[in-house]
Amino acid sequence: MNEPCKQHYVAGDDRRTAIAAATRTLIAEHGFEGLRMREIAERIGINIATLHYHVPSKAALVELLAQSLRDEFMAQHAANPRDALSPRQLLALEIDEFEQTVLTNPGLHIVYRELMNRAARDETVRTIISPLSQFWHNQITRILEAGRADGSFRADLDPQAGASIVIGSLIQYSRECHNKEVDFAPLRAELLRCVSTPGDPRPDERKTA
Amino acid sequence: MNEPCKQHYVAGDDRRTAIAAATRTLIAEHGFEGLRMREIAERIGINIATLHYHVPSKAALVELLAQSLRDEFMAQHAANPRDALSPRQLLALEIDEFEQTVLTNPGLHIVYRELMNRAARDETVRTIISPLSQFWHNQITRILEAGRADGSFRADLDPQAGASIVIGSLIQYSRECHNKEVDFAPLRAELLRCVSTPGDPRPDERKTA
DNA sequence: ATTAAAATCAATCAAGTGATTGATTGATGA
DNA sequence: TCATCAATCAATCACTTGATTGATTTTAAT
Repeated sequence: MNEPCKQHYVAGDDRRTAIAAATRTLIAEHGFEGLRMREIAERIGINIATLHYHVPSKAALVELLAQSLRDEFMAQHAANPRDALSPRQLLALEIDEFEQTVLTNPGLHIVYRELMNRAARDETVRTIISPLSQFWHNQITRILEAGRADGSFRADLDPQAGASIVIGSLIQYSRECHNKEVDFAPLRAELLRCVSTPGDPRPDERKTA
Repeated sequence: MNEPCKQHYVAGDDRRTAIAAATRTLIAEHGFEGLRMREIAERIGINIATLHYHVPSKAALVELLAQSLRDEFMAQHAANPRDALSPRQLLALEIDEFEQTVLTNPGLHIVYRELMNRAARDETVRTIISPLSQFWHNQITRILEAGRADGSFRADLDPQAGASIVIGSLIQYSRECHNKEVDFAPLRAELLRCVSTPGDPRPDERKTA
């Protein structure tokens, strides 16, 4: 008979990756207040002491989680080429990438929303998540500025406020699809109408699926 | 000398109100995962057993909290008269009321965001918070429909998506003012521009402060 | 005044809960 | 081969935490 599969001795970095993944899953399931060190260890099949060997404390775990989230968002954003795209196409791409992430990995955004709330009162989380949010906000702001400059977006558009509107709308939509199917198309179309110059000839902005 | 002020024997309803208030404060401070029955009791100066007499379990406490939040939002909304207001004025009023609440009672929205997250995985919270969110969403949707009908808002405005945009933007803004001063005016102006008919003569929509 | 119900508290329980200790096991380079 | 170190685990500690028990005190109705 086979011995019970001993997965002993995994390299530290891989362990930490697995720990971050399990932490995400558990937070998505039970929220921050339901996050237990023991359950993380159990989920990846290691002893609680081994978990504390790799991640010395729960605070360090939260830090690891925040970093893991930041890394994934950054990688996601760097995946698509952005050269030679019009501002309108860039904005559409941002929306499509968000929808893609929500549908592909819904737990990611559950954890992101949880971390944003926690950032309001947790210094450590804030220093990691806040730059991420600001990067996103700047990204959208610059797209809106460019579109205003080339005339495709409204001349009286406020890029800063517009970015808050776009981001807030996307997060709101991601919240609404807790389990039911949510169609991003109406939001996508409405957001593009909101910022576009009225009466502008609208080129086909269909998704590049 | 005075005896240490014994606040013994308060009516049950008043106690439950005080418990709900203390619960809000504590969640705003330490989040859901930092909510402790003992700390609630301590905050209002009663024994832990007395707390359990009025609120039998932590689940019941969360339910009480959700109801308290719903009641306050509804009361807030009923405070301002809405007769004889144009759709544009109604939308502006919604935004102003939100800003007012955020500035007056910031903890309220911290708890609201926390409850919305929890609603995604907690049936009890969802059944209380979900109708509240839908009421708000319907309110905005109807305003946008009315504005589209009377020509003050864009003819191609999608009221449903527009409501998600308005609400999402407001919540996003409330998140951004975790402690720093945040000016709602730019968002307010941009939201009104987003939905308005282009080139429309814009009457003075200043706040009725 | 009597009495039943409501409200309160001190003490305690059982199940966690993050963290530590001390020893063991496997990999790796000299 | 052997010494070193990263990785692992069983056992346990000290403390937390939601909840309960049983008695006591105040309120309110008769």
